Formats: sequence, C-alpha cells, structure tokens
Amino acid sequence: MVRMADVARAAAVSTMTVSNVVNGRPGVGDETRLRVLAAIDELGYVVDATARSLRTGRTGAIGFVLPELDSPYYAHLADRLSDGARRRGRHLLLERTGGTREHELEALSFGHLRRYDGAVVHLVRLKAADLARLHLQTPVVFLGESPVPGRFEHVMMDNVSGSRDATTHLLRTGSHRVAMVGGRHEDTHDMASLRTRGYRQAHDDVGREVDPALVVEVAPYTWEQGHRAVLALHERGVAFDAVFCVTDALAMGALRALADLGLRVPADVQVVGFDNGPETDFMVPRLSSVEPGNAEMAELVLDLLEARIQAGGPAGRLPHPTTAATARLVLRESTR
Amino acid sequence: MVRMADVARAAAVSTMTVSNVVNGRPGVGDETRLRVLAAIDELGYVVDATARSLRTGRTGAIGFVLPELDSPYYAHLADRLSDGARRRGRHLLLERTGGTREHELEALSFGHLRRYDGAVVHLVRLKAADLARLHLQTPVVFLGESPVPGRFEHVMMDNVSGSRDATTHLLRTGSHRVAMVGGRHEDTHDMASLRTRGYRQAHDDVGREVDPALVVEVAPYTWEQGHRAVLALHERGVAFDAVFCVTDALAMGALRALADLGLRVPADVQVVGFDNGPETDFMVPRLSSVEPGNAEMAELVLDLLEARIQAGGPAGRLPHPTTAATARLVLRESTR
DNA sequence: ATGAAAGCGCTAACAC
DNA sequence: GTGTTAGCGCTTTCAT
Repeated sequence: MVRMADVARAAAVSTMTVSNVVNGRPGVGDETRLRVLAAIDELGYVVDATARSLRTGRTGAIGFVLPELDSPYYAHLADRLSDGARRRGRHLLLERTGGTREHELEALSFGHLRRYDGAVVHLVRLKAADLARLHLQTPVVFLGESPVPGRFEHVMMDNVSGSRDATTHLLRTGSHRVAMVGGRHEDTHDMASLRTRGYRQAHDDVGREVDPALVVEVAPYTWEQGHRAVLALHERGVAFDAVFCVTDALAMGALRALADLGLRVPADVQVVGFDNGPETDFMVPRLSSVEPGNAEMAELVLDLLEARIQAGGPAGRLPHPTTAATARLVLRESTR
Repeated sequence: MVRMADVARAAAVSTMTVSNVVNGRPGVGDETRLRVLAAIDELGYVVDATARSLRTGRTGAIGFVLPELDSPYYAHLADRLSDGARRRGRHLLLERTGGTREHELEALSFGHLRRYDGAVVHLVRLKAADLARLHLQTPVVFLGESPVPGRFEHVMMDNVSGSRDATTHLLRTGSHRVAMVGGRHEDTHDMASLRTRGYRQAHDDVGREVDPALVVEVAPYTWEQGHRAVLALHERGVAFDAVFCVTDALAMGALRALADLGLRVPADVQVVGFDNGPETDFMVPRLSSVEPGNAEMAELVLDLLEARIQAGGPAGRLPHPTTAATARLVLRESTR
C-alpha cells in the first residue's frame, strides 16, 4: 500500500505538499507540482478515501437504502436520485435490504449509515416504534408508506388520490365490478393499503359498495402474481369488468391472463396499473397507469436531505410527512 | 457526535473496554458490560464505520460499479450479487456510472474504490488502454464485453454461442430472412458486436449470406427502440420473417410493433430476445429468449473476488478472460 | 478483567 | 511556497 508519506519522500517534499497537489489546491510551485505528480505516477499512489473521510468528516456520498433493485419502480427512482446527487456534487451509493426486517435494522444500525453524508431510506418492514429506538447520527430522509416518528423527514407519494382517480375513471366509464389486484382487506398502512383506501373512496364517492370478493391480496407484485390473481378470480366465478392493480407488473400479468381467458381489453375488461413505467406504452394493448411523479419526488428528497446535511443532524421539527408528488392517471388503450 | 471516549467516561471505563463490549469480544465482566451498554444507550452512541475501517483496513463492503440500474439485466444481476455478498458476510454497495466515460473513470480513480474491500466493475466505455494506465489498489473483477488487460480478473457471458444458437433455431424452423435488431455492422467488440458475431456464424453454418439491410443498429435497448426498429424495417420495405433482438426489451417492443402491423407471431414472424427476464413468460405471445446464466455468473464473480481479497491485490496472472456461464436458448410461444 | 500508548492515512491550522 | 504539529475515532499491542 502506497501512502502519501511514500510519495512525499520520493519527491523530497512534505506530505502537506502532496496533499495540496492531490487536491488541486493553490500555492504549490510548478516545479514542485511536477515532481510530486511524477512520484505519484511512478509509485501508483491513490488517496485513501477512508482516511480522508475520517479527517474531513465527510464522505461525499449519499446512501439510498431500498428494498429491491429488481423492480422497475425502485430502479427508476434510483436512476433519478443518482443523477440528482451528481448534480449536487455527491455520489449515490445503493444498498439493498431485500425488504426484510433484519436487514433493514442492520442497514440503520452498527453505524453503517456513517459511510454517507446523508441517506435516503425506504423501509417496508420497520415501524415507527422501531425507528423511535434507533440513534441515527446521519441526516436521513425516509421514503415510503410506513409512518415515521415526527422528528424525521418523510416523503411519500400520494397513493390515495392516485388510486382514487384511477378507480373513479373505471366506475365512470361503465365498469361496475372493479377488481383490485394487490389490494388489502385490512388497512395496515402500507402501500397496498393506501392504494386500497383510494379504491374504496372512489366507490364511496359514487355511492357504491365494495364487494370483498373483488379485492385480491397478492405478493410479490410480479407479472406472475398478476396473471395468477386474474385467473383465480375467474376460476372462483367472481364476475368483474375492470381490474385495478397496485403495480404495473401486476397489471401486465393481468393483461396476459385476460388474453389467456379470451377476454377483450378494454371492451370486456378495463385494466389500470400503477407506476407508469416505460413498458406500459408497449403492452398489447397499451396499459393505462397512474404516474407517481418520481422525478419531482427525487428532487424534493435530495433538497430536503441537503438541507439536513447543512444543518448537521438527522432529526428536525417538521411535524408532518410531506406528500411529494401528485399522482396522475395516464390513459392509454387498456381503458375506455 | 458521540464518541467512544464519551461512553467510556460515562461508564467510568477505558475506551478499550467499550470497544470490547461493542464488538462482543470476551473478557469483559458482566457488571462492566451492563454499565457500558447502559451508557451507550443513554448517549445514543453509534460506532463510526469510517474510523473503524481506517484502523482495521477493511470496510466489510463490496462495490458493484454498473452502467444502469433501470435495466432488468443489471437489476437482476445486482440482486444476485447482493445475496451472494451477504452469504459471504459482506455488504454490496452499488454505484451507477450512467455508462459515460467520464463517470467510469471517476469511479475507478480518486481512490473511490477504497471504500470497498473489493469491487465488481462493469465497464461499457473504458477500454483496455485506459485501464492499463490506472493504478487500482482494490481487488477488482471486471464484467462485460470490453477487453481488459490480462493481469485483471475478467468474467464474461458467452454472448457468441448464445446468439448463434438462437439464430440457428430460427433458420432451421423455416425462417429465411432473420432481422437482427440491435446488431452491429462493424465489430467494435461490445456486447452487440459479439451477439452479432453469433448471428453471422449461424448463417455461415448453413451456408447463407447475411443481408446487411436486416441488421438494424439501435440505441438504447428499450421497448421503444425495438418498436421503432421493426416499424422502420417495414417502412423501408425490407422483407423479414424472424427478428432476433440483442435484448428482451427490444424484443418486447418488436412484439408490439408486429401487433401494430397486423403480423402474426410466430406464424408470420418469429421473435427471440436475449436476457430471459421474468417478463418474457407473460408477453402476448410468450417470448422465447436466451438465458444468460446470471446466477452462476454472480457466484463465480464473487468467488474470484473473494480469492483476490484474500490474496490482497487487484492484479493477478490469469492470462485469459473467463467465460462464466453458458448462455442457453429458452423456447416459448414466439418461435416455432 | 481492564487500561495506556501508539498509530491507521489523511488534512486543518498554523508556522516559517 | 513549503513544513510542522496535532488529531479525526477507532483498534492493536502490550502492560497491569
């Protein structure tokens, strides 16, 4: 391992001069600079980011702790955050929890977050009570549906009105029995619950009852499960003339299932997804979906985080979670 | 910021005792341990990962430097690597370059890799000549198609035989004019070139010429571009009865375009993708695709990296790139 | 079972 | 323009 001191000795200068050269600071003579650069090149010296971080107290990195990478929603958000971080002169590092309680706790404990100047954390298993017990030393902005103690920054998509709009559209365009794939029977305050809330509100708005048989709980939110859920409804003999899915992936699987059943979309059955991923435009038929507004959300999150980093602490006084982006229904061929 | 010394003072012990408690090392009296734990809890102490790393010389993390997250291929591979790293007692951190030369260089320079005990690096822009100039201090395994100086570990998917098999199948099942969406006219030794090589070899094998008009260069590899490429072929009046795409996303866009054109798949036109993502099974019709063998590849990569970490250096003597996984054609409904 | 001293590789602050 | 000193927060080593 080549150290700064080795370079200094080789160039017959002090480590400070090497440091100044490496960091492009002014006040180094041209001849000296060249000598130092030559020594660096010859020895193959590379600065040690760890030592620098320890000394300066900053890492230049922002962390994004997320449940899954293999999901278009997170992948897209991660790309947005990565770009945004770069624009702010920082690097985004991603860390996957796999959506398990154990790994979420691990990511927030043991000082792992100290690797970052600040972190964006999307939890799915940990609850407010767990968070209350943690001593975070790093500025954090929480994402996602789990409630978070009031002292923390929290950004959340407008799940309820997004799915309310989608369901309302289905009910207003002649569908009477709207299935909700990925919905929840009990409100556990997760993403699926919030989207189910909007679905129920839309029914309330037009004075219609929700048939519990139409709400199908599924996990995970994959094409396969969407496919299965629709086939299952059909096999159980539950009549439906529209399908609202809590994610695009479920909706895409649902489309496949409807094709298997010989049902026409949207003539026999309308379909709406949630996430508005780039694939929606290329399904057969093109999938209508709720656009969650990731781009705005990424910017908002990074701005909040930056402010926290400047202020220098993880907690603050914002009493309420912030709703980042207004979800917006995008109509394509799978709806009337 | 609460330091170990603060805890030590509060518990009336030395920092060493606190360190021993924090790290679960033996040789601490029960009563002392409890006093220390109480102090840790009260002060909200969290170890500083940076300081620990500086002292111990290890970070416990493995880096994965990759071009894009918003692509099913990388997302899937990242998940595999993340799981594999965890099984080996390490954490995977991801870093996105965006596939630009500038950011790829940046990721490998400035000692950024020193944040990791080892790194998996997938380059798309940097060439062997660039790498030859770099002084890497961290054990690295390179992924992807770019050639890499012989002293570095390099794992690569078997692109050529994968696409050769796919094309051979198309030619043997009655297709005479196989379009290659995402192919290359000149061999630039990237992923697309290698897959085009296999496509050409398959033609050679049966003594058939490749019509250059059938090879459509596109970028990026999205549904949208696949859709466009097929429509463009049709508009130009180029006849084709099969489409081989360098990625699944292109193939999915192609399926959509064929539906738009009123062509039946596979009766009029056969389609094959590459990556064998989970969605292939839910397309209409289900998409035949080449399975790249990510799971095996992830394991191989991590094993090689671990060996390098133990050996303690980035370079070695393996003279040839290793071909990780044998790509394998998976037939579904989009082929005959 | 516990503690004191030294130092990981770097940079801030201040000499010269 | 360049060097010296001190110390970031932790753990290794050795003493008690």
